[in-house]
Amino acid sequence: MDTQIRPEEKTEKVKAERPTYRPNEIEPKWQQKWQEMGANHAPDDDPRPKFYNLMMFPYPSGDLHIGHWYNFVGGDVRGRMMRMKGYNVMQPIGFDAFGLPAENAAIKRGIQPRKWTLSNIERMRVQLRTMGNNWDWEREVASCNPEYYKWTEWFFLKLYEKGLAYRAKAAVNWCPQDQTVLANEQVLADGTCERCGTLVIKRELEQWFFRITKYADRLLEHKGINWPEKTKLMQRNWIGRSEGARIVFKATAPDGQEYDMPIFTTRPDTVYGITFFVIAPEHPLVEKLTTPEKKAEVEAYVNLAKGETEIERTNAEREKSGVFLGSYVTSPFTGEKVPVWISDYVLMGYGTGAIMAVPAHDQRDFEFARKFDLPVILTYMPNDQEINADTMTESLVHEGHVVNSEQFNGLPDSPETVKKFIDFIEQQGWGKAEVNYRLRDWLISRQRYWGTPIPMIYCQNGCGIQPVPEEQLPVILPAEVEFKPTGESPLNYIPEFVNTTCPKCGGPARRETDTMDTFMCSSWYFLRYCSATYDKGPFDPELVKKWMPVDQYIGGAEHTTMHLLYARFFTMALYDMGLLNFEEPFINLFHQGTILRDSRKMSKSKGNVVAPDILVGQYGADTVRAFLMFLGPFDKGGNWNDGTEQQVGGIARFLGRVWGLVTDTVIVDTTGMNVDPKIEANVQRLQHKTIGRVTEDLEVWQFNTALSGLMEYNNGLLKIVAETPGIQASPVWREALETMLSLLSPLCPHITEELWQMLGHTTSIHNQAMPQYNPELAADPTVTVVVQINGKVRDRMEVPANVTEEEVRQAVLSSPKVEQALNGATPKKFIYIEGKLVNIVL
RNA sequence: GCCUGGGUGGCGGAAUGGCAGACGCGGUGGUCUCAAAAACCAUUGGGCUAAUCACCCGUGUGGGUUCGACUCCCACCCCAGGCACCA
Repeated sequence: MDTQIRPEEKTEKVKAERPTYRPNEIEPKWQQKWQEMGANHAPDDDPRPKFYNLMMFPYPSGDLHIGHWYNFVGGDVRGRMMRMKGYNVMQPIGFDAFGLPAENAAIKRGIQPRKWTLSNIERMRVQLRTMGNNWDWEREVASCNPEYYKWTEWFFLKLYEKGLAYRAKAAVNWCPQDQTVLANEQVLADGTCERCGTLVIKRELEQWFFRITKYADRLLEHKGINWPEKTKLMQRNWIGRSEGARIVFKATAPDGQEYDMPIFTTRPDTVYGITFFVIAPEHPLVEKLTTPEKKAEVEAYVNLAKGETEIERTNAEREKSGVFLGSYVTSPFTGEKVPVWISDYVLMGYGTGAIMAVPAHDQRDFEFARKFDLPVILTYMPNDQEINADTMTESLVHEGHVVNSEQFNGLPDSPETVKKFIDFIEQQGWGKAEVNYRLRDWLISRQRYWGTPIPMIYCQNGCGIQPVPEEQLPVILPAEVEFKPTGESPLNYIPEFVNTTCPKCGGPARRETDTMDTFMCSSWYFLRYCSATYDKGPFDPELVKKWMPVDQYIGGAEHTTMHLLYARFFTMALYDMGLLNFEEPFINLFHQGTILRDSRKMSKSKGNVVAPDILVGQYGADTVRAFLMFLGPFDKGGNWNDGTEQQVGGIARFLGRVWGLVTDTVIVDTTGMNVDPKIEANVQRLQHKTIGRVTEDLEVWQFNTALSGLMEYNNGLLKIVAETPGIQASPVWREALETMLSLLSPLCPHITEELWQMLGHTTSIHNQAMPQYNPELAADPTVTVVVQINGKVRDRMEVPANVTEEEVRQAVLSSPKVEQALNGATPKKFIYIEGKLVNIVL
């Protein structure tokens, strides 16, 4: 790429030929030099303050795409900026290497998941190096290596010891044709299997859970962390804390047997309005409460619900459906019997899987009652009007005073009233105040091969479930497996894996063949980076104390309710075990935006990735880095269209001009040239204005405007040098160029390093401090005041920066343009915003 | 459907209560060239106009607050992310 900068009308004597900008030569050169110098490594014993700059580790899907580049470049710019601010920046990289795609590849192409994954990692490692990022490769981890997953297993045992792991039944997606468990992603929108098109059903399996709900209240706190409000809000909504009461009703089965039916409600103050009960189709009492004549209808409905997704079931717009079981519940409040129905809008996973229905004051219950012609009883009445329960068209929420509720009648709708109901319920022994969460326990079992083995053993001699003794870890995942079209994990077909002995009695036993959710691997990788090769434990406690918590975490907002919640839970649990001295793993959090292609997030599994290779080959990494950061604000992402790439030319031209600006200075012989001090002041004003805005932009992650600031700076300098031959002789000019390179260096590390060396430096530009902003040098002597009349711009005036309001008023009122616009009218109001604007109201 | 964001020229975007469209792409005209490419210079929201004067319109839609609204408030429409087994 040869770049011509300006016309050849110069008067300077030229010392040498201008060197050509060849990114494909200088970029690999500097990448290698930095590696040799150890420039990317953060030493554990460095005296500077530490800064742990963490980017979410990638899944090794095969090739790095534009989305990866976008995320990692932005994170690297941040890390490099912090380095210039004087921190010992630790910026590790690794691979989240277990997961479904490796098994898909194995099934489709007959490659072993391990081999496929490791070769992907190798390829991505090479591609990652071409970005020029400040990666500390000495700390690389891959979660599929036994040295790593040994400790994932170890953490499972620790959580089990503390009573945080337990077994329970949970539904999985089951394809009856392929006889296999399917991930949600493998079930198409119409509820069929993506491989064979068969309708997928739900099947109950015994699986492992972590008790994350025990930490719900602590997770709500976000103690001492600086996270985006929207992320905290989404987590709070996801955890969904609600206060109310648990009330136990008695249901009578057709055979006369009575069963407890506990419910959770946030509105115990409406209990006198109960007209029916609804329980989930999966509720354990469904069978017992179904009368013989309703049996067929109920079974058909239960089967139908099995094929529905939770999103469908919770869709409030859907027409309500349900079946009456034939049995009744007696309300202790009124002594009356009300019917029990099943409906898919009640979920077994929330509350108790049963609700008391109060149609007058709950919209879903109201729609259900109208659909099935069930009675509606009002327990609140607005203070200013009478409402008729038979003719009302929607439920009445929080309004007025209590009615139809015996001794409670007349009370206002208020928290105190709710409290009175709860007190009464507790006195009567019918129930108690309770807090409920929407958050569910974390199901970690996967019926898959390519994951961390769950280190548990099932004794066949009667010892029950036994943990694998610590000294026997890791439970090694067999490297070679055969994928058969059956429902079980391939691990079931490896007798050497499955068959073992009971650690308690020594008798015959079987290993757990389910593996762990990959979110388990990503819940502690940030701890492993602190001492990546440590083998006496998951991490060196001293080094974790030094580096943790993470100072800056960077990753997509799509991880808000899962990974970011799991990692926090994990950290809190380890804190409680005394393994860590902090409760929150990530102090600052930033979500980069998403790069969309065809209106979807770019990802290999969606098949819409764009490869950066051609762009990088043609323009070099620095240009692609700056181009991506110039697309828009880093937290917004953007749509990648066919026209997007064409904009890269603008960045290439910009870098070419920067190259020309600096190399011109280097080759011009300035002996005996003098420079006007006024022009020097202009250069400094421009320089310090730029320092001010660009450092501020970098601070707030506005990399796009940081770049446009640098473009304007560059344009300004080019104009000055064109008008002032010989300016290169001035030390002020040289300083201005060094400012340009320093400010640009986090975005474009290679070209700035090369030019920095050309200016005669022998140390790396990346060890420089950020240029210091001097507001006095940046100050403008005059400002432009906009003159509006009734909010419309009518004139502008240039005034001294220290002008008073009275002077502005005089100047404005005597301006011919203003006089003409006023046309004799008298101003009613004169609004002056200092140094900015005047608005005359007529 | 629910939770969380977002919507500004032909395109990416700037402006967070004060000049809408910075910066860049693309377009148009020019310089250089035998020619083209590259590079450089000028110009570029729409309408009206001889005009680059003046005036009018314009930030998803409809309403509101304010001397003044892309920015704040209310309602709606559209797009994206997440919804618990993709990671």
